[in-house]
Amino acid sequence: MKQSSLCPKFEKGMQLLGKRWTGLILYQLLSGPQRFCAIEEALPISGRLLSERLKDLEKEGLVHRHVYTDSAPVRVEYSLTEKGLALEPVILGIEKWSQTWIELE
Amino acid sequence: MKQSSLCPKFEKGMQLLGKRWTGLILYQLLSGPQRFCAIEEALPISGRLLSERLKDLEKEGLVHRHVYTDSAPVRVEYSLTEKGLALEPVILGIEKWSQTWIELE
DNA sequence: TAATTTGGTTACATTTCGTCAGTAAGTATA
DNA sequence: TATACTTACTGACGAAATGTAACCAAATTA
Repeated sequence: MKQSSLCPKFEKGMQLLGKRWTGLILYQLLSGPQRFCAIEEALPISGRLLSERLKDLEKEGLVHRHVYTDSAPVRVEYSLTEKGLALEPVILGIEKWSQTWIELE
Repeated sequence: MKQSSLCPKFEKGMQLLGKRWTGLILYQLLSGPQRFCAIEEALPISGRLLSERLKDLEKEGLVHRHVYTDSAPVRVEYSLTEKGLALEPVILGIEKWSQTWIELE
C-alpha cells in the first residue's frame, strides 16, 4: 500500500468509521447500554460479524463490555465509553444529513 | 440478510460513509476541485479503487465529474456537489474527534 | 520512432463478508 | 433422566470486495 501525507490520526479515525457496521453499532449504543442480542436484533448484521466488530471497538476503547455471570445464561452488556460517546455529534450529523439528502428509489 | 427497523435513509447514508475510502475522498475534495491523479497521490488508494469509488459517488450525486477534452492528455476534474458539500461538518467532526481521541502506537 | 502523460480497465491473489451450523454453561420442560 | 432452550459466541465455506500489477488509447514531446 502506498503511503500518504494524511494525518495518521485522521486516517485511523476514518478507517474505524469507514468500516462496515461500525457506525450503525455505535448509533445503536447511543440509545443506552445494550445486550448482544438486542444489538443483533436492531441491526441487519449477523452475530458473527457483530461479535467481531464489538471486539474491535472494545480494543479501540470506544465500547465497554460487561459480563453478568450471576444470571442464568451469561448476559453481556455493551456500552459506549467516553471516547465512543464523543462521536455522538458526528453520528447524529450523519443521521441528519441522510434525512435531508438521501432519496430512496 | 436480515431486515431491520432502522430508518432506510440513515442506513443508506451510513452504508455510503461506511465504505472504505469514501470519507477520505470526500475530505480530499473539501479542499477544492481536483484531478484524478491529484486525489490518487494524496491518498493511499490505488487507481483502480479510486475510479470505482468516484463512479459510486458520482452516481449518488455527491461528486461531479468534468472532462477537459481540449488539453493534451484528457484531464478530468472532480468536485463536490451541494449534497457532497453538505457533509463537510460531519467530515470535519470526524477529523476533530480523531485529533482528540485517537492515539497511535 | 520511441517514450510520456492521463484516466482509466483487466487479471489475479488475498482479505473480508454473509450464511449456516455448532458449542458451552446453565435452565426449564417431559 | 433426557431433551430442548437460551445467550453469546466460534468455525467452515463460498461469495464479494480489496490490493497489486500490468496493460490501453490518445495526444505530446524528445
